Amino acid sequence: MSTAEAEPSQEGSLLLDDQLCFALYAASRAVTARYRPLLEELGLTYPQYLVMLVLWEQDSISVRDLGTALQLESSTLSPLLKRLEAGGLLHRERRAEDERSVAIRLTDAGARLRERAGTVPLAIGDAMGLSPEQDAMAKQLLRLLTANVTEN
Amino acid sequence: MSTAEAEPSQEGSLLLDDQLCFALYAASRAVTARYRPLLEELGLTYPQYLVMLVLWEQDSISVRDLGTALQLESSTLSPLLKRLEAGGLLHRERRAEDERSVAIRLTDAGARLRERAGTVPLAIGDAMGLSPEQDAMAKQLLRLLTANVTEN
DNA sequence: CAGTATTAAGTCGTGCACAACTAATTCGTG
DNA sequence: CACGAATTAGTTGTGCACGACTTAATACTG
Repeated sequence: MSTAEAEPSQEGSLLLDDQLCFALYAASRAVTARYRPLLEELGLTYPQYLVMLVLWEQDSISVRDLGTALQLESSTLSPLLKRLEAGGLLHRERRAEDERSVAIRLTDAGARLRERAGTVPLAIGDAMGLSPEQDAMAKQLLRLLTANVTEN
Repeated sequence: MSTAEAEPSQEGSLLLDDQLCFALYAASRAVTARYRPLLEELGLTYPQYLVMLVLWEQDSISVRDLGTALQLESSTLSPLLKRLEAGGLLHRERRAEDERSVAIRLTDAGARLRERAGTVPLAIGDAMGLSPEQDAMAKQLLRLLTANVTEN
């Protein structure tokens, strides 16, 4: 009781610091800021890094499925993928079996980048400084929150 | 143990779904997306809403202090404040005692908007669907994470 | 007091993020 | 088979977000 305020935290407070949404927004930007210098060495932005994570996991994926995985619109992905293509990390080609769909495939350079990226998650995990239990709890709460807020 | 994967969650995994950073990024966008229709009725974007929260709490604040509260650069705030000024919600004026500093003051319309905004936190809190304990835990973890990642 | 360093706000360029829309292709139903 | 509905990528316009830089004002130091 010594350092905490007596304010209720869930009511209709308009105080910035009571808002979970602000804690979330600030944390998200702080984490991407922490990634920035590491990813800069790889020539990637943070959203580009997320795209590469998906591609290292599953090469030859459609723009649509990439959007589903990352929860991003094609209007965000299209220019982003164009930049990655210009950087020589991937190719785009219309699928023969469905000409509406575009398959994203890693180039050799894109596949090779995976090795250099291997140290990034550990470095960030380190900087985050959460215990394994806190990390697991945070992920669980964030997924629950995302699911609740997305549905209904 | 029935639904959880056997994967370690903290090691150097490059799997998207193992990354706390992605859970955070996705949750943050999902929450702002949920705010969007509510704030649209007020004529605000989400970052503009955050600025208004600060101003309702403390009117006549410098751009600098606003940036400290929201953890945003002047290069982000300057155009944002210009739009809010154009929308008639606030005024900007150089401080007499320090001509480098600019004081942001609510207009009457800006102050009045507070009433209409009063229902927003409750509606969002509702949509988030977390218990008070989960809400508190999430805020605590996000603040710890932000502090860890920002320092050192 | 002079001259440099620091601070505050703002501009500019790049890259998301998303709504609204378009064009091309495929699906589905009569 | 025909033709309207649905699906897939992509374009356009607006608004963040931030690094690098600029300008103006104030603080600091010899």
